[in-house]
Amino acid sequence: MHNLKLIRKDFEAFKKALEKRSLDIDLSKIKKLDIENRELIQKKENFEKEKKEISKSKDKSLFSKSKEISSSLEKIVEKQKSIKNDLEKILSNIPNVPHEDVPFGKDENDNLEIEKFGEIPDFDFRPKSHYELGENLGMLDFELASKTTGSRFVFVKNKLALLERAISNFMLDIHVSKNGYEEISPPLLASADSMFGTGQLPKFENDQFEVKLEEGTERKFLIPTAEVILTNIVKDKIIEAKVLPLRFVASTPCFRKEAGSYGKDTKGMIRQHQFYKVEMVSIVEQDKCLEELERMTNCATNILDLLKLPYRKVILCSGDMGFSAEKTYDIEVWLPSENKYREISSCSSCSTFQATRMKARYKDQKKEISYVGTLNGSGLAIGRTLIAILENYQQKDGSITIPKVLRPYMNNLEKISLN
RNA sequence: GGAGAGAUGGCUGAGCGGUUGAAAGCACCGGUCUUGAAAACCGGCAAAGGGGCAACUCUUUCCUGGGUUCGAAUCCCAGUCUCUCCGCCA
Repeated sequence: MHNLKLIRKDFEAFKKALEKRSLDIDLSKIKKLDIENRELIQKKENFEKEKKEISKSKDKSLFSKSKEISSSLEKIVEKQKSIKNDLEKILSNIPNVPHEDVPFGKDENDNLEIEKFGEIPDFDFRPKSHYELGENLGMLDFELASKTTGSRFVFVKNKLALLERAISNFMLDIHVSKNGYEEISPPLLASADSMFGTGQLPKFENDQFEVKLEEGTERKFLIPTAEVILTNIVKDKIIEAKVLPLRFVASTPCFRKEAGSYGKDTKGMIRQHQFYKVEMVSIVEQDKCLEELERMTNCATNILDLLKLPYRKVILCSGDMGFSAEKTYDIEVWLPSENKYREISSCSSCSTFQATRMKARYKDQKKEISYVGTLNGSGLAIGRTLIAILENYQQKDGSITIPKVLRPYMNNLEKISLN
């Protein structure tokens, strides 16, 4: 959410910043509502002051006048509320403004590759896709999932289930012991309020799974990413600057409707309604966002280095960034069967955008209160890491060599094969 | 599912119709003392919004939304959330 006070100072600058998002927001409407709102606030406050004075005076002869004021006040308050409401509705649907580092672009084709890392494996046979490999091993079962549940789900079985668990534990261990993140095992449901805080609501309600609880109670949603829960840890808080930065990591299932991606990645487990992901979240002083973004991105790529998987780092263009982000790096891992890089992590700085929505603030050394900066990044998507390992570590006979760093997590198993 | 209790500032916790934005304590900041620190003592310390170049000033806020009243943290109604006990259950 944008701070109206700042927008007010320079409408044109705000408009320009949003144009980078290829959005044409009707700022004149905001401007008009803002002015009306403030006029009504002033009127309201004058009446309130008058009332207050009467009640303080305890002068009975003025009591009837106070009643009169009350009735005119009522109308003003009602109008002011509705205008404020309209204003907030508009503001809550406007995405974050891209940072100046972010290249202008329309969609994913305009993203910029920054650097490539690792060695692309050179197979002397046609590399199979992860689903061929997994199904041949009898350890990925999509048919079974559609029987028990529906499309876009999968059963991971046997040694691949162990591998999946190993990946999760390995990543968590690194982030906790080397990167200074606090491990959290959070709720997998989030309140509507939390979903608003991180920007999933109101605009992206269609992508979310809502869970029916008791009639009349607060709405709850399955988390599309642990970012929602981890970031909302600081919701409605005023934090002492000295405890910042806060860094949290969690490995959780994520749930997404993937509405609007019909026909996209229908085969295999690239795009599922449910997947595991290790998520990092940082809460920082607002001017530390960008340096924390570099740090966080390095935490993510470090995992790929350790797994010896080839990848590239990409900076997203203005048109491809998520709603809450000011700057995003995607990490893409090499998938031999597709002969291209695919997203395995996305690290974003959300500046104070989410903090404003959440009312997450901190008190700095000068005792001034300002909004925190929030960042989130996958470290990494577990399902996609599994895919990448299957494809990059596959052998001619369809077996999978296990990356060395994962073996301690798998009873020192070196290879997954049919026998 | 049954029966109760509660929701107050960064935290703990008083107040239960009229300068109460709210006692007290903790935490925090500044000062005195000290070689330094601690202790002790003194002082300061809520947020949001509006107006003003500024000093400053005004309004709102004691879970949320209604109501009663000239006046509500305090009374009434509705809702949400939390906790305790019993039952059921991983």
